[in-house]
Amino acid sequence: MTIKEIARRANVSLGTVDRVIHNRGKVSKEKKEKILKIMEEVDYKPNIYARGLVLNKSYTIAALMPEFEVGEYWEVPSRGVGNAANSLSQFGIKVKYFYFDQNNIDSFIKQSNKLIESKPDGVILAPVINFEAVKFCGKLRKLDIPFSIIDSNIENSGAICFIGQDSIQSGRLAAKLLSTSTKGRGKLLIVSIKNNENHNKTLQKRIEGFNDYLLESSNLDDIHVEEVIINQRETNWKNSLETILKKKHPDGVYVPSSKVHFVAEIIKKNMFESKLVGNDLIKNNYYYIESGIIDYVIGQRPETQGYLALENFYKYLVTNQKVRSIHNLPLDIITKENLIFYKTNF
Amino acid sequence: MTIKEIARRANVSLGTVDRVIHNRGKVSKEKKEKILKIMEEVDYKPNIYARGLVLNKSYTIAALMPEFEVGEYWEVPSRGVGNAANSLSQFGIKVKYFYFDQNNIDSFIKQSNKLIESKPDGVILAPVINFEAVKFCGKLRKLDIPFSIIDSNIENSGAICFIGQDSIQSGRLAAKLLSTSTKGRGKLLIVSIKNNENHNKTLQKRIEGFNDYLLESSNLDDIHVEEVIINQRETNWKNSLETILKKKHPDGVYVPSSKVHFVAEIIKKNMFESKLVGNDLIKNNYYYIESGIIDYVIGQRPETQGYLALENFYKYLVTNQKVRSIHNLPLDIITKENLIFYKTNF
DNA sequence: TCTTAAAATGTGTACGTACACAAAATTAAA
DNA sequence: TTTAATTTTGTGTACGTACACATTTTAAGA
Repeated sequence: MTIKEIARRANVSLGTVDRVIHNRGKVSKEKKEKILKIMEEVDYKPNIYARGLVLNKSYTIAALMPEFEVGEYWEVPSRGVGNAANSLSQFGIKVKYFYFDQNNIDSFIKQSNKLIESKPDGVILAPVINFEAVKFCGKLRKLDIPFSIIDSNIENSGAICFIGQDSIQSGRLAAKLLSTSTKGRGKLLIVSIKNNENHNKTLQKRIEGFNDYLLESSNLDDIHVEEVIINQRETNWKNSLETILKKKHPDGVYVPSSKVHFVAEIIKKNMFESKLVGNDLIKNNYYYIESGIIDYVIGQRPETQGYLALENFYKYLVTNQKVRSIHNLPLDIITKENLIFYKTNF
Repeated sequence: MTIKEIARRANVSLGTVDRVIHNRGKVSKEKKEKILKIMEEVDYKPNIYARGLVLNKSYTIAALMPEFEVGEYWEVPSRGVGNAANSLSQFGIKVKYFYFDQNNIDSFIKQSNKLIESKPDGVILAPVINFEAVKFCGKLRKLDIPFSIIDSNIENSGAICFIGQDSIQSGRLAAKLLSTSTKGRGKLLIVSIKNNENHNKTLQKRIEGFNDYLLESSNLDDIHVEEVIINQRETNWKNSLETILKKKHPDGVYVPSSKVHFVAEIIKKNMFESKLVGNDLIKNNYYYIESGIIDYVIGQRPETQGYLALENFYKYLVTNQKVRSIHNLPLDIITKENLIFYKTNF
């Protein structure tokens, strides 16, 4: 079903139908209604090939996210964006990366300014430095540049969509897995490993969910929870962590971030019997899951997050489809036995 | 970079470049080489819009899979195929379903013949009746109709791809989850619910994996496993199942199929304390997971299986891309706390 | 009624590719 | 050398849409 055929049926020219389709006005009421009715009846869908051919636009999407070392978390969403860029290149979608140091506000500001200078058609933002990210969203709104947010959300940011995870539920799930593994009793330790003073929303929410679950679940008396905070900027932080673990001798440890491998390293070295639950299947964690030192990690499909973020821009800019405004990805439970299926290219 | 531009640079006409691109011959050696060299240099990629517009082909893919009631397993892959059909319709991909009764070989034969008569451009096959499916693959090969297999594989079938799961690993994972839930000890029961005499490969492999895991894991002495087979064709099979569960009083039950809800129903009714692990997040299981009667189900993304099966045909037929020959989807661990994220439209 | 402006409608071209067909160049045969 | 056959090369059209521009119709004003 083509514009031509609709024009024929409505006894008008192509141009008139075209004006109706694009709402360009300058069409009499009666003809407009007639055309709309026919379009409805035949369920007209524009030929995307013809449309793509004639429009032949190309879009540059800028991705503003933390820089990373190989094996660290942000490598994965970044790769997801890259994969999407690859498969969408034929549709004229291009990506430009702007990496910032997540422990350095100036770096964020500098990169975000560079980004704006490059005048992208869209922005993918990882708001790990929350306060600055909020300001940046304001700038984008003023410039009328559409943007999407990945990882952790900013309320009322004006983004076309958010793609991330439900962090509270992630913490709850961790609590369930860890308490089941310790047979519903014993001493649990939450280890927060930070390398800056920033208020980390994700970490906080996960811990909140973790504690909530334990409070709500029945046999509270048998379980004791304690939290320790490790600052990676301190020299010898690894040693202090080791000392703490030796002293506390917990039955289960929860690390509410991808940095669980640091704890796994210590557990392995000292041959502790502790059960261990953390987040994210990154390269640094892989071996420890495989060997059973990390019992479970909770994954949130970071690669898919990156992929969807770009794909959504394709939908939004190229095909003019509506995009889901919030997309919480599944919390995958990853353990020795299903590890292999979640492995992507490290 | 267009054909026109290549033609200009090579000092030939569009037609000559076209012949080189499509290997239609009738081009002198020197010109051919010159054109190929230029194409290489500029990394020519055809404009998919223009190509799609001019080709404007449409492909009909036939899906041969078991019929189902609402809430049963095969509803989900079927919906996945439908979703893909929806988003690929603009690329000229259409689907025609042929449903058969998986307990009736004649039904399979009848439907497969109807399918062949419809002369599809590709076939998606669910080989639940293994022996007949093998014969059917032979027919498709002779007719040169490309086909893909979902759910369980047929070795050397000639399919362009297989999309399914690793059933042995699924069983192993179930064993881990169930034994962890029963604190590593007690009496475990495997309940196989069948409604035909067919040799069900998937079921068998899952049980194999389940037993293997328990044999390999350390504290074997504390765990005892038994298997019971329930035939749904017997009248009062539900009552017999209930009687068995009452008599055996297992600490954990593994149902290596989506029919775990039948056991859940009995456990709920009798308020047993049994831990329960099964397969597949289908509608019939949802409530029991939500209320914690089923502790874990292992999902294998059946909707994605269906989706990928069709999408692969798009890649194969429309874009001429290579497709992965084996695609084992992740074994998702689904439990009360992450249930919501795996829920699709029931 | 005539003129003019505004609104409505129609027409033509471009996008890049595939393919049928026409034309030119080359080779073979007489 | 001329003619025919064959190979090589070039041209034209279609695909369905978007958009600029041309033309026609209608309404408003004198």
